[in-house]
Formats: sequence, C-alpha cells, structure tokens
Amino acid sequence: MSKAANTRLTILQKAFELIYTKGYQTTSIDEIIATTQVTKGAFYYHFKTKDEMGIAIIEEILKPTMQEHFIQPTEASQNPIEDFYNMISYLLLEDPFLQVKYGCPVGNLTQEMTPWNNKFSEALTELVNLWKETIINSIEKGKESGLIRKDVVGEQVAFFILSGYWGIRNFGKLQNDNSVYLVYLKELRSYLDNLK
Amino acid sequence: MSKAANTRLTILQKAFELIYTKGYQTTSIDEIIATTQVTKGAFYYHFKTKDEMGIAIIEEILKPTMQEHFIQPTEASQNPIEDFYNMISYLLLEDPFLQVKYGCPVGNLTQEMTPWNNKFSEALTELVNLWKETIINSIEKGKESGLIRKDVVGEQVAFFILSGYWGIRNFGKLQNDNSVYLVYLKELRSYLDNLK
DNA sequence: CATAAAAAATACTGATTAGTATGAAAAAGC
DNA sequence: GCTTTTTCATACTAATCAGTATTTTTTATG
Repeated sequence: MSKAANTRLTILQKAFELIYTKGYQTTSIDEIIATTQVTKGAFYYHFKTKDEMGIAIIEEILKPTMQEHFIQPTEASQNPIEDFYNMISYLLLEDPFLQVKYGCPVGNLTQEMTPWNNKFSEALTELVNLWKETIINSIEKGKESGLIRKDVVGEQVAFFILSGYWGIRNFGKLQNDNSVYLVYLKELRSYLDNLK
Repeated sequence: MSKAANTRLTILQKAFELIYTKGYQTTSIDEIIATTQVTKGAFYYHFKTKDEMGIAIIEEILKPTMQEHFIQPTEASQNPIEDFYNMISYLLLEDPFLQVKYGCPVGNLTQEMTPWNNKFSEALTELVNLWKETIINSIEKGKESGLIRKDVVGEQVAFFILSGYWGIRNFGKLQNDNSVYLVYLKELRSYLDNLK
C-alpha cells in the first residue's frame, strides 16, 4: 500500500474508533488529526469535508466488515435458526471490537445522522438492506429445507431480529452491563424456536 | 401558573421539540432562546447549565408523559397481550407527537448521551425501568389469569418488546416510511400470540 | 408607596468548530 | 537531473458554542 493510501486508511480507522465511542458530531477533526498524528493539510487532501470522511467510513470500513462477518457466514448457512442466534450472540457477547457501553456502530450512526443527512441515510440504508436481504434469503432456504415453518414471513422476521438487536444494543449502552444481553438472548432463543 | 413558571415550562417544551427533531448536542442554547423568544439571561436564571435543562426535560416532560400514556393504561390492563400490541401500535402509528423520521425521544437520548453523561444515564434508566417493571407486572397478572403461559419469563419478554420497539424506531428513522412499522407489527402480533 | 427579591435583558468572553490559503516536501515521470 | 504532480504542513478565518458579568425590569411583600 502506498504511503498516501496508508494515511487515508489510518484516518478512517482511527476516526471510526473515535466516532464509535464518542459519536460523529462530537468527534472533531482536530481530535482526529491529533490521534492520528496527521496534519490538517493531509486530512483535507484526502477528504473534502468531514461528511465525506463519514461516508467513506461506512463504505470502506463498515461495509467490508459486515460483508465478512454477517453476510458471508449467513449465506453459507445450512441451519438458519441456529445461525441467526449464533450471529446475534457473537455480536453481543464475543466480538472483540464492539463494547456494551458503546452500542452498535451502525445503529448509532443511524440514530445520529438520519434524517438530516441524506448521504448518510443512503449509505446506511444500503448497508442495512444488505443484511436484511441476506436474512430473508436464509429464511427462504430454511423453509425449503423444512427447518422453518412455511407460513413464516421472511421480511417480518428479518425486521424483528434486526430491530431487537439494535434495541438491545441501546439498552446495553444505558445499563453498561451485558446481563441485559443474556436476558435478551434467552427470549431470542425462544422466539426463534417458534419459527420451526 | 406564575409567569416565571410559564417561562420555564415554555423553555422545556420548545427545547424538547428541538432536541427530539435535531438531537441534544446539535441543539444550541442560542437556538432554544431564539425559538422560545426568551433571552439568555432568562434561560440561565432557570437552568444553571444546558445539561441541567436536559435532565429537567426527562423529569418534567418525558416522565409525566410516559406515566400517563404507558404506565397507567398498562396497569389498568385486563388483557396484557392485547394491550402490549395496542401500546406499541399506538406509539408507532397513531401518537400525534411522534414522527417516523425522528424516532423515539427516549431512545434517541439514550443513544446520544450514554455512556458519557451519568446524570442522563441515571434519569433515563429510571424512566425505562419504570416502563419495564410495569410490563413485567402485567405479564405476571396475565399468567395468574391464565392469559399467558406459566413458563413465560416476564423480564425476558419486557426486554424483548422494548428492544424491538427501540430498534424499529431506528429503522423508521432510516427509511422515513412507516411501512416498516406495519411489517414489524405483524411479526409482533405473531410473537405475542405465542405467549398465550 | 417603598423596598427587597425574583426574573429577565444585554453585552460580552474564551474556547472550539469546520474549513481555507498558501507554501513546502516528497514522489513520480521523463 | 529536471519538472510536474501528488501529498502533506502551517497558519489562519469566520462562525458558533456554552457560559458569565452586569444591569434593568418586574413582581411580591410590608
């Protein structure tokens, strides 16, 4: 990777960490360049505005991560119900980057940036739709293989699972204690079993 | 109500509206006093800091509203499952103040202010716990009256319902279209029926 | 009405914000 | 090596921010 490309990636990664923990609006460019040891000239060479950097974080950091961790595993799945549970459980309890008190990066950005910033809304919508469609496809496969009841509606379940995940992440932020995750997961288990 | 008390209440109400639509951090005191037609001297006579005003909004606007609209109706309920659905459905589709694109005021504040502001966390936790406990009590009553299965765990269901609500509110913000609510409500109906 | 206290008005401050103007260094192309 | 383009560095600006200092007006109380 060229030195310039490295500078750009460093900015994106460090900025993302700051934004995840502090929020987008309250993370200043001065703070970003201080922690990255990059000058303002360099920053504005790579990004025309702060928002352009924000979009780049979604496209170049969040999107690939989501592809790798959620989309591909789910697509390869043979047992949707088991894998939905494992996916959520992994995200809540085991993912090494995510922390209870900081919630879900995508959920946070959605809450903070919509409905005022169209660019953010579009980029985030694309991200979320990707995840949603993958879940729907997985449910359809499960219905064909007999693991899921035929009368289950994929879209409804997808929204229900993802909503619950975003919501419990918000509870986690509030309580800063992953015991809420454990309670939630028990009920998720029960809900998912009812799809069989 | 004295003129002073009226000034204070006006500030709280208008500030709350601004914060609901724009977010807390991005709503400035200058903006609040501009829309309320109140001077800075008056504002800082009533509130020592911006955060003190924020807490007052939670205590004096959000809390009474929640008491009136969610707590009392649920406590009076004879049929928990039906009333849970109606409560969520009302909030999503009928409440005259709430708007799809702005999400849930309590959820928004939680996302934005935790984990950095302890005062906010405490005030919001109190609010949410009130709601949660009311749901749990209602479930217990439902179990006694035979409307809900005995093996249902109240706390799990409470978290599941509230998480789903917060989450779908965030989806609403993202899509700015209440069709996501309709899809969500269908699955909620199905989930709740499984508690019988 | 007189006085004291409460309530509000005005003008300011220092810090922080995103973004810019300009020039210097580094890298690439020939 | 020379030139051009890319990449980065420094110093600045105008706007906005939460909060303060001070004074004036309004209200309550005797």
